[in-house]
Amino acid sequence: MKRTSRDIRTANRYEVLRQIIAESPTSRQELAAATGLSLATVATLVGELLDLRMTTEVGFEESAGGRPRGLVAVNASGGALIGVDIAETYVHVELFDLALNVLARAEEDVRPGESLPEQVVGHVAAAVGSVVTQAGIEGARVLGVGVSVPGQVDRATGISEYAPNWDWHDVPLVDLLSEYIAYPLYLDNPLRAVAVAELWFGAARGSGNAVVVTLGTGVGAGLVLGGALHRGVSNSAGEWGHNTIVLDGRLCRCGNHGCVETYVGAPGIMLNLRELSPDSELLHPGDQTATIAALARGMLTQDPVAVKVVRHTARYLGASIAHLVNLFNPEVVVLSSWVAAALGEPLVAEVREAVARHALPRPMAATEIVLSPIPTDPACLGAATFALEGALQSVGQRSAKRTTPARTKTHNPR
Amino acid sequence: MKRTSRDIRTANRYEVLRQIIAESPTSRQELAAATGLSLATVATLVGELLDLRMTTEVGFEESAGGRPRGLVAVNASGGALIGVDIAETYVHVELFDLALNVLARAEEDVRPGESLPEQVVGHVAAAVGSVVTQAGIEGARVLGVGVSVPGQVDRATGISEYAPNWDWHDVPLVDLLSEYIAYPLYLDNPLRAVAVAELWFGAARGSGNAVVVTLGTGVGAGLVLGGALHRGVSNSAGEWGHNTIVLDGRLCRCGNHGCVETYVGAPGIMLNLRELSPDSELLHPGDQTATIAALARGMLTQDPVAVKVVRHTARYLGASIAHLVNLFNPEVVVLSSWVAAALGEPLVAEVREAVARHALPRPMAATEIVLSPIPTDPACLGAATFALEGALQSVGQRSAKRTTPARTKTHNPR
DNA sequence: TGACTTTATAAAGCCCCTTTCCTAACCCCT
DNA sequence: AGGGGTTAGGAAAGGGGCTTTATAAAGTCA
Repeated sequence: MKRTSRDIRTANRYEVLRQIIAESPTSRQELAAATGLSLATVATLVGELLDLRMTTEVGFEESAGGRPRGLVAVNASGGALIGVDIAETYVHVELFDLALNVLARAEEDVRPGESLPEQVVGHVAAAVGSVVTQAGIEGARVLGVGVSVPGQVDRATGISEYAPNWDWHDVPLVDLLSEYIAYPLYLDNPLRAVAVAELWFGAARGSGNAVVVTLGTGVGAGLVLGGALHRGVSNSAGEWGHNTIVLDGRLCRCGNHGCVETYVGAPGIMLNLRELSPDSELLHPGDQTATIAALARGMLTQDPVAVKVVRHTARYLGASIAHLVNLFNPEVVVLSSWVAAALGEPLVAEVREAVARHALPRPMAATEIVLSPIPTDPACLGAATFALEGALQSVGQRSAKRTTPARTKTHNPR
Repeated sequence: MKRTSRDIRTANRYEVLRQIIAESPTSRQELAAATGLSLATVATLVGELLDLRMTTEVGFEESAGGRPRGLVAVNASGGALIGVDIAETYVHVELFDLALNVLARAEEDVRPGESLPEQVVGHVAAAVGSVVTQAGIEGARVLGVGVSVPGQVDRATGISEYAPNWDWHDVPLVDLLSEYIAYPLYLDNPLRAVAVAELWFGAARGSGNAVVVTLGTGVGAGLVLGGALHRGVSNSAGEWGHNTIVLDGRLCRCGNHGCVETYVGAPGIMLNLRELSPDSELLHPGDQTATIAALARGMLTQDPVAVKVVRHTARYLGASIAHLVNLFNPEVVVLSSWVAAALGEPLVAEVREAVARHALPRPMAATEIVLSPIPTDPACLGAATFALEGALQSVGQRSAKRTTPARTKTHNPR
């Protein structure tokens, strides 16, 4: 709510680092042009990042008659970030370098009935330990661990207030994890993690207004408004998956009827398939991944059943995404997460058409609907990005120490 | 997109003036407490407003042992604001003093078939002329004229890009109006006007996140996010009325089927009534106002038909407002405009229940659903508020004159 | 080698906000 | 009536941010 000039600095720091990561190496000139900041500001921000060892100078660009431009690049080995994606059936952990390349992965299955907080925390701790050893990173280099857990979370206290899939209530997840993990921890939910991933590294980069639609087992929307994530008053904005799209429609696990999720989430798509073609061989009962994969293959071969199911699904999806277009008037709608990735362009093409049928022409004309370009698990990447943001955040608040008076003069004289 | 420290100043200026208008007279101390700003900042901002003659000092508060607090109040006669609400069948103009009291009104009917831009402009010009003479205001005191016109507008150029009700396309409304009106003109659409009215003077005051639902002949939602209006990338955010709530539902004037508007806009409510009780005497065919008024009276007497119709309407409204609650996670949802005002608390009570049935419990718990406290035409008030914002805006940009070197020392020495 | 060009840093200036200090204004008590 | 004590409000200083301007650095080209 209360804005201060510090927020501007933080936003600019983010923007510059984002740009460097996206286009590495790059020059200060390019950064200034891309961000709209003055050269001087860019220079000081780059200087900060150099001091933090997040970037390095990597030679010069040959010039045409003047002093050559110094090039800066992400210092990939300047630190490591860990992203944890806790989902209903698995815990997925990835360790990234500062260029956000995956250095190591680990996955643990969460079997039904083994979903007590302590058990899940155990999985996370094991997987985090595993990626650190795999990567051979010395512990001190890990800048932070971002954790994505479904449901409603309180970021400040690190509490998972409510996780519908496991019926968790007010689980102090960060406290539990900190018994095993010594790095700074950042907690949020997958919707926002995916949105942040798209904002930093994906299709929403540079957009002031974007909507990131997560299509997985559950569905939701991450909202980027004014260049930053919109969280709402109690950090639960974006619960698009539980909007009613069919009055008195299918029963949803949330208890309501006709939620978007029940038609376009992976189980919903399976149900669409079953309703349209009860004994199709595309259906793998009890296996969402296989069924979606079968549909994806079917789309490539123009299998009539697959086409019919995707079109049917796109109809609901189109109407629901049209809601987002009408309401937010975004520059871009990004389709992300594994169902979107699996069904790919064929789905997007159908969705574009369906949205155009339902949205108003004016906002529709201003909106692009695209597939996420992120190849890996976006929730992991986004969770790691929370850790990155956290590491950058703490730059601003220089410790108000007064005991060391010589600290402002850190650069070497001569 | 690009934030500067100036924006902070502007936002603070708005906030302080809002507070003064809301609670006039008030002291600097109270203002500081209410806004969270320091005393010094409040003092300088109040000083600016005093210089602008928008506020005046009005005596002192008796103190208990110290220097008495100086009281400042809106200088009601320090200027006048004009709000123009152009609707499908009428042009409504109100002239306000700076305390936003209505000093004069004028209304012109727009008959079907007389909706050419020139004709509408004529009505506006006549009505604006009328309120100025009625109020006996000398012209120089009018700080600006805000104009609300349905559909999509480009504020910067003052063009009505598309008005669905009259099939206007790219009408240069501000240019046309400036032939008749010499005051600064500000153009936007009723959704945003109503939202700004609620933000400044209504139920959304002080909320970082609020949704203002406009229920009239057309319906829509004004979005207040982060304490400011969300406009979207092409200034067409908030078109909630054309979200599909029933797939293949009623035909909407926008060409689609099943839009929210077709169930909860005034014509939609009439249709609900006709469907539920075809020959109820509540129905006044062809007269929305009379029918809604009859329903309102029916609600007071617990007329079973009226109750049934309102409950039926609230069902659609509840599901649609639940979308907003789930997506935005706002502090407050404000029901505004004439249908909401007419049906009043009975409607709100039904809506609260219906929303609670459809929204997720967590965001729902954080959200209050209230009726707009604004007694007059909120679009007029909001339009006038645009003019007020415009007048305040121009304070910041001090003319970059260099010819008068002594300009920084404006205050009298002594 | 000198002139010109381009980059990067340093300095100065402006805009914000806050904190601190000091004067103004009032009450109350002696 | 005249000092304390207390509170309000303004002025100045300070800190953070961004930009413009000046200066130093590092090339190319004649």
